[in-house]
Order: sequence, then C-alpha cells, then structure tokens
Amino acid sequence: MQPFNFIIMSYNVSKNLIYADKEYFDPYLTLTCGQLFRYKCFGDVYEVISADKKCVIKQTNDTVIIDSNDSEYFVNYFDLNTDYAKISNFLKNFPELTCAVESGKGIRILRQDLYETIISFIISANNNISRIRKIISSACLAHGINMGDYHAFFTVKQGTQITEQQWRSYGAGFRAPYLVSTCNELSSKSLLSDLPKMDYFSCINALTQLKGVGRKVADCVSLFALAHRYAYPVDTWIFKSGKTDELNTVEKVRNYYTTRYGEFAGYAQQYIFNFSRTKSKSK
DNA sequence: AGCCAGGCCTCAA
DNA sequence: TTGAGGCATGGC
Repeated sequence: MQPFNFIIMSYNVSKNLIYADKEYFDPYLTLTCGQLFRYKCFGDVYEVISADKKCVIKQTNDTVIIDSNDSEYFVNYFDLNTDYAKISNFLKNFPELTCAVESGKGIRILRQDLYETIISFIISANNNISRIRKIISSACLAHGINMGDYHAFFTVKQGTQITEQQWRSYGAGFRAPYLVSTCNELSSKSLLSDLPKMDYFSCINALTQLKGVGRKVADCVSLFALAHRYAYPVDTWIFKSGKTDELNTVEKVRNYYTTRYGEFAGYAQQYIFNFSRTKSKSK
C-alpha cells in the first residue's frame, strides 16, 4: 500500500492559524480520549500544551481553528496530513466497530513529544485520567520552564532533578521510583534520538527495558508518539471489551486484534477505548 | 464504603 | 513462561 493514498490536504495554514476541516476532526473527542493529559476546556474553546508549546483551539460551524506560535508543529501534532475518512470508512466494515467508529468520528491520533509521552504513560499505570492529569500538571508547574501563561513540560535535564519524594508529593505513589529511574536512563542514553528510527518491534523491545514501562505503556508510546499505528495497547477497557472464552489473556486479545485490524489497529483501538468509556459513563 | 483506574514489578514454581 | 500478590492515591 502506497503511503500517499492516505494523505490529504484538508487544512490551510495562514501565519499563526491553522484552519482544519471539522468533518474528521472533533477537538473534544481528540483531547479527552486519554492520549494526552495537558489540555483545558473553556466551553468549546480548548487549550493544549505539548512539550514547550501551546495552542488554542476554536471552532466555527465547519472549521477547527488552531492558534499557536508554531503552526508546523501542530499540523504534525494533530496528524493533519492523514486522511481519517479513508481510515474510518475502512474500519467501519468490521461489524464490531461500526458503532464505535460512528460515535468516535473525529478522533485523531496525535504525534506527541516522545519524552513527555513516556513519562506521562508511566504515570498512567493503574491510574485514572483525572489523577494522571493532576500529577503531570503538578510536576510541570514545579519543574517546567515558566512560559508566561503556562509551564512547559520539564526537559530531559530537568527531569533528572525530580526526586522520588517530590514525585510522591505530586501523587505519583508507587510509580515514583520508576520515574526517577527512567528520567535518568533517558538522560544518560541515546534512546530518545534512537527510537524514532526504529521499527515497531524494536521500539517495544527498547521501551520495555525502562522501569515502569511494560507492554501496554510501550504500545501507547509507539502509537501516540512514534506513529506506529499498528500498535494496539490493551488496557483494562480494551481487555474487558475484547475478551472471550478463548481470548482470555491480554496477550491473546492483543494478538488477535492486531492481526485482525493490521496497520489500522491503533486507530481501531482508540475508537473502542472511547466507545467503551462513554458507554460506561452514561449508565 | 468499596471498587476501580489507559499496569508494572517482584517472586515463586 | 505464566500466575499471584502488592502497590499509592483519589475519582466516582
């Protein structure tokens, strides 16, 4: 399959503004579906912080407007060069995905900063999204560079200065020693610059060497930061919705659905995750 | 009040 | 290789 078949220019850039087609970009779903943790909602206006950058998202009837000081960064961040119409139409053909794709229409899978994603998803282990957001927010407030109206995510160097006790005071709990260890590893080795050059399985192998990074976190990093859309992170929601008498372990669920959805497994996973959580909230 | 959360680590067998 | 148990904390 040729990559350019899935590329479409559904946006325009004018100075600090990006105008994106709203048809396949729902900011609310994209921001709240658990792939990023540094965003705020002000009615239908949103603020997103990624690494040391910030953007503000506004909307008209048919357009999403992204205001930032680095349009190129956020075009890539929001994956605006990928054609989600083709992806969702393809996935809709799987009967078990029809409802999930419909209700998750407009979710985009981001291309996030690698370091921030690794740290954030170590914190995510056995945790809930609102707590994850608070822990990350506290750490960034204390250690990230003050950018005026927001704080950047702490740098790799700043990360090495956060003590276990400080992590605990931010609410990281038993993950505190993992965070200290991984911050040091990422600072002293070349992993952060090597990972983007690796194939998917090499990424999983390298990432799971880090403390606090198991297969699920490694899959999230592969999917949300390294653009390996084959990755299929199996968390409690995905496992509950996918398990059967035969598929009774996390490994079996992951193997079955990565094979079933192939190079689009990551997108499918995100639709399923969103759908099962919204179903659970409404009852 | 008690279960659960975008799981991982250690330690047995 | 697989399974059990423990784990900080607070949302709901």
